[in-house]
Amino acid sequence: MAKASSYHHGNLREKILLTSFELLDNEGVDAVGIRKIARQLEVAHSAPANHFKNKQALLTALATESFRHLVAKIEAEIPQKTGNLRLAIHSFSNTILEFGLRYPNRYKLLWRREYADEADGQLGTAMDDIYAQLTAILGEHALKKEVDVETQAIALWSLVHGYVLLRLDKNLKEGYDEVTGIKRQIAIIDVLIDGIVTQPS
Amino acid sequence: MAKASSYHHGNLREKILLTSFELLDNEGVDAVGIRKIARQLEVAHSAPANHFKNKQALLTALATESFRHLVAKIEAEIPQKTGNLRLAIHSFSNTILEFGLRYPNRYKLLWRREYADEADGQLGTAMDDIYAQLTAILGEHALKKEVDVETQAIALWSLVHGYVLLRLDKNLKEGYDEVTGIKRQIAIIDVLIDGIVTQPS
DNA sequence: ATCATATATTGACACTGTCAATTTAAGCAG
DNA sequence: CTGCTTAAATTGACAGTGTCAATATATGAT
Repeated sequence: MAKASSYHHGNLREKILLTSFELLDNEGVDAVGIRKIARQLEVAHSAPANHFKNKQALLTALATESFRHLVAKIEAEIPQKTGNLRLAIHSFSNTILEFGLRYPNRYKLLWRREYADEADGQLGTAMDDIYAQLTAILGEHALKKEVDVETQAIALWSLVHGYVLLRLDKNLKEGYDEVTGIKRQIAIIDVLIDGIVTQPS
Repeated sequence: MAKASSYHHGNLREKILLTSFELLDNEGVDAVGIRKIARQLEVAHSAPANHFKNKQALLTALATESFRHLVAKIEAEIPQKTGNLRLAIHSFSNTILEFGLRYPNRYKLLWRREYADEADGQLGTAMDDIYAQLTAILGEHALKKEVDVETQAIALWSLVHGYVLLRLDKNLKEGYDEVTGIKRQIAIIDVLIDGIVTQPS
């Protein structure tokens, strides 16, 4: 029951995750260290080992939780059954972009397989969830049949992922299409959608 | 003159870069370590400090050289003045994908701004070179005017970048479009080009 | 009340990057 | 050739890391 005694405070695991996310968000993934966390929590340097068998396990936990967070956000914000393809796609990609901008280091962590333990399994399914959401969106709507739906899903997913990462790595600034005045992140997706819903020349 | 004496062998800098690339390619960026390199070269653990003031400087050098390599490849393989937009774009993106698949850890290193020292400057210009090549390709051709050329460039660049990273992080396998039978990496770009060269519905 | 178990502690080990002081070699001026 | 300056490599130390083993303590179940 969360005694104040030095031993067994009972919620150490949660506290470790909390300060891990703090360090991750504020200083980047390389700042997340077992001993540093233990020091901040005023606990022995080897105490975290009881809850995460090594550093990789800790980072995997961070990635998995972040993935769940992102998937939940996407599901919560997707418009239901409007039949409007553009709306659904923009919701999907906007959610991802916003998540990336708000938690840049979490988003980058999601894709570092060297950190995220693949054998864990949990992480892999969380990833498939996002992909499933995307194909579901595309599947519901009338699309041009000259191209595999999966190709369209991969194109969209790649476009959003690439744009977010370029933004996070400071290779692109926020911007607007000079001709239409639309936000760049919307404009690039519209270009792709045009390629999906129209016939090639 | 490359004496065999233990001091001043004269080409230590090159040797450091060589073994750095070996470690980077074979074991990933985290395996690139000052002391490990010095050990492999049978040199004092602090010898590399004369040529790279710290680890970040070394990684920046690796990134810069990799960038030059990639830019040169793109330039060498781009078809000249054929007037064929699809051809030029596919050449551009294919070169990037091939580079990424052959040197996955180098490609990932390119985008880690926390490693690549921004103050260096050299790296920043190497990046702009790629972007310049892309806008040059798009600028030469007749495109639909409803959208900013820069938007089209960013869309293309994001798409390729995202796809390559998804491949490198093992989130996507090599694949073919089920309908057309075209390689996936070509098919997704064709979808985008359709959005560029045609009118929206 | 006892005992097994989960959890935390201390201590050690082999690493790492970085810095300071020192030693060696090479190049250049006279 | 002799000195002097400078570049380059050496040794040694320091603080920091992740991980492991041995130990200590508290909790919960029997």
